[in-house]
Amino acid sequence: MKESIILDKTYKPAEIESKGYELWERSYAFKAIPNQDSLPYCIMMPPPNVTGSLHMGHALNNTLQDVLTRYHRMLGQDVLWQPGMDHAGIATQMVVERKLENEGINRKHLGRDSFVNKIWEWKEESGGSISTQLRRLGASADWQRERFTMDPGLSTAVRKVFVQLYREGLIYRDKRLVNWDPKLQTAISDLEVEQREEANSSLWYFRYKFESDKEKYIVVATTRPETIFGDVAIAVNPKDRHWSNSIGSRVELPISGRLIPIIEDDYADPEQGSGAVKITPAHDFNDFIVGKKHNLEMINIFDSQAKLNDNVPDNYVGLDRYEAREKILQELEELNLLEKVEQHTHTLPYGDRSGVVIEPWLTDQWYVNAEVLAKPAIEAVKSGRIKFIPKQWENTYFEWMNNIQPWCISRQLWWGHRIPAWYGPDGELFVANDEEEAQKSAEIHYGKAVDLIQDDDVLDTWFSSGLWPFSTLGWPESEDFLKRYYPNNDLITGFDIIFFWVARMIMLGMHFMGDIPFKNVYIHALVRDEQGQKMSKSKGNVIDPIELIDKYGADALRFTLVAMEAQGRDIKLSESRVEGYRNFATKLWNAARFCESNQCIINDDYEPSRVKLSLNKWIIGELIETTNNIENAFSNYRFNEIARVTYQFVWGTFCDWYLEFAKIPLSSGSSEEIEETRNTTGWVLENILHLLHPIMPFVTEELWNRSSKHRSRPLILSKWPTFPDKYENKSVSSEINWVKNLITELRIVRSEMNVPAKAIVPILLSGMSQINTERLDRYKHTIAKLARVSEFKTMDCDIPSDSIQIIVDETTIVLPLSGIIDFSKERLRLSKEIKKYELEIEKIDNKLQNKQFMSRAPQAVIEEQKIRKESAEEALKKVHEAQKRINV
RNA sequence: GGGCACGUAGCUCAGCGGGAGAGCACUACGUUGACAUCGUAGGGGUCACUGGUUCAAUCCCAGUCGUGCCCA
Repeated sequence: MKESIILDKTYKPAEIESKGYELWERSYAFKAIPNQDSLPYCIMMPPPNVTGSLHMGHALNNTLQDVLTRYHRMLGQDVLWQPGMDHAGIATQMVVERKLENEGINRKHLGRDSFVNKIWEWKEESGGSISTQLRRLGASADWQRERFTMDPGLSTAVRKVFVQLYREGLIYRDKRLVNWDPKLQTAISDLEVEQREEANSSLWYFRYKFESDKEKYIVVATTRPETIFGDVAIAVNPKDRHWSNSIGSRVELPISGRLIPIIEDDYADPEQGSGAVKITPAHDFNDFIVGKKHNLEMINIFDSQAKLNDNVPDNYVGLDRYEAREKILQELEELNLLEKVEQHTHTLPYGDRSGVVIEPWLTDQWYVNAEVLAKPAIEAVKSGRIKFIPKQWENTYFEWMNNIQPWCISRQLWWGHRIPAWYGPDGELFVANDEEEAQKSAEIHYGKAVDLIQDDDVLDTWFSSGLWPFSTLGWPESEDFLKRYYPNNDLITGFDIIFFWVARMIMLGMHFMGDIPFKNVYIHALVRDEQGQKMSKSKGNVIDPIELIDKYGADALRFTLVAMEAQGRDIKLSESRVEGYRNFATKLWNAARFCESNQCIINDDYEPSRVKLSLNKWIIGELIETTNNIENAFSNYRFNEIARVTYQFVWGTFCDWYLEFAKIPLSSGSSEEIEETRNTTGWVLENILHLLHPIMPFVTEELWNRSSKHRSRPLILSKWPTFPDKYENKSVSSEINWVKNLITELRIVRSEMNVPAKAIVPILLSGMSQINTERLDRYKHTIAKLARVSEFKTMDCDIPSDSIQIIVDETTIVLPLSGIIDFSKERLRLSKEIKKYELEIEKIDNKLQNKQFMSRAPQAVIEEQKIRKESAEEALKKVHEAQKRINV
């Protein structure tokens, strides 16, 4: 007795997914093997934050990577999908700090070392839950190589890069205005600042009295009254006739009474406010530039929490910036120095992590001279060595890179890579790979050993993730992986981190490796909710990928994301789509059940090029065409196309037509026909499992292993299908298409005439060509079954008057449906047909009668139109005849 | 203010110089031995608008309107 593995009636993803993943891990399927004799293919996983949990963006990002990874693995390449996590300085520190606060522990009381230890403890216990979740999604990354940005090796890389850039003069310390986050108490980079428009803010007009004549004053408009104590000048535009006479005189700062000059500068816009603008160089980026230009004093009036410091009148010291604003406004009003208030729309900078208004603040920070690093990075994209897909993102990249600003890399945090810089007792700076090395330099410098103090600050997290494409491969300590996988092939990421991450990897990769970090950057969509709203916790419209996986299976979620990933468009995710693709998995599952119950398994000696039945030749050709289309779509990163083509073939061609056709030979064919059809069906199914595996790995792997007990390897490690030319036989497709068409026409007319579904009716054929007579003969049983026909008769008598006639190519098909059909309906149907053909003929005639068209259009187009006209005319003639017969 | 996308069936989106497409939703019929998480059929569109190029425009160009995003 033959053993059979009966598949359940419905597909239950939850029952197979974890099993499948275990199988892959057991088979070391994810492992990169650098010394093997095949082309390497490498993708770097954008490292998710160690604090993160899987959201839709991750699900999309990693699905696309996994699809590519699995595809290239099946192509026989040596694949490295390098996973890892990012230590996420601010985010992680915030998480742990909040947790400790709940336990009544204060970070500062705890001290730096203990606090950092607490973070490590937290990281070991609850950090990185996302990598477990990525496994649920089916991610086939090489987990054994998982890296963390604060691993020893990666930290060595960070220090080496810092030291080298410092020695090359590309990292320097500078006192400049930074974006200061008063809540998080750290500097942040320009990119971490969000500009938000505030429609309901005010523009206040102040009077500053002239020193020379206290009755006169200049009116200054400002959005920031609280910075008044930091004012060091008033600027007016030299072309502004209203104020230009005042240039050079001095005015009295309200409240404090300090005297400041009126200077001329183009920066003052005569159209804005009063035309005169106060200059506060220590608290405004534009004013800072003006201040530098005019060599003005910089008066810092805030402390790190944005409270007024002691550079202001005594009764203001210690006030919060907004309290100070109110108090100043009140006092100015009392002094009659407040001229007016206007409603005003302007943008305010917010910290993207803290959500508080950023304060431009004068501090010492570390900077990278990004302008120098950007040049080769721009060139790498300009020359086409790195390609962005879709290409328009290159503009975004160039736009930012061409206007790049110094990159502030120091953060006043405890969690992160501590800056490898030490200070001697007199403040002398020693930048070194470690303290020992710094000590040595110091001894040389001072002539004796001294106590060194390390810089308190840590580096921007993106500084370490910028090294990701080579630090994870072992740089600077080992070469093997580096040599093989650098440059990486594809980077898959979202547009929101082109500046943060992509640009920096290119800059640092070019500088330290002397080569591009990756060849292609695929920029994918943003996942939005059904209404097109960005998903956010505060809106409550977040869809949890894990919930969807629980409900519909990982394969369904993956297929949905791939199918909706069209270049240059965001994804509006709706659950009904996921449900639909779950149904698709079920469809495949049931097709496999059918194959199983019909013993559709390939024999070892099956040879597709030797099949005889046109039906089998046809499906082989369709499979090959589908495979080609999928490959094309892959090479152009057309993810939605991959999904569409596959779906169409599996459901629309294989299940809807081929399997229905195959039922005839399988049940009533000769033993050769049965054998051939079983083999072909089994063979096509196996190929389908391959084609679908990159998108739906779980269900395909399960079916692959269930459909035979003797698999030598899991599907994940099987080869992508290739087909010798001899498999393809294009001449058969017209036969099958004719059969399909005939069936469809019969179904349409039955449906339109309300022929009961159960009724099995005879048909009469007339005018049929020899070739179609043969085709009909071969597919009689199929047509009979699928169109519910009882018998086929060649018409040798007149067409009965109570019948329906349809036209398929040259053949008139008559359905004698006495007593069943409604003639008024039939007349309507026929006149609709006539209209359709007439309209088509008219359209074509318009073209063919157009002399311009005839003389200028390509011959092939003209020919095509003529052919179309002929067939429409022929059909029209037959429908007319049919109509005549009815009207008898 | 500058830039980049996008406006195609009720919804989500393909297509992109010569016959308007898919999935979902909807309507009707249906349990035929893989599958009702299914099958068969159907309705539904001045391809945003206005000009231009072309023998021919949903597709290319210009402008208008609308939507979204990025930068300032």
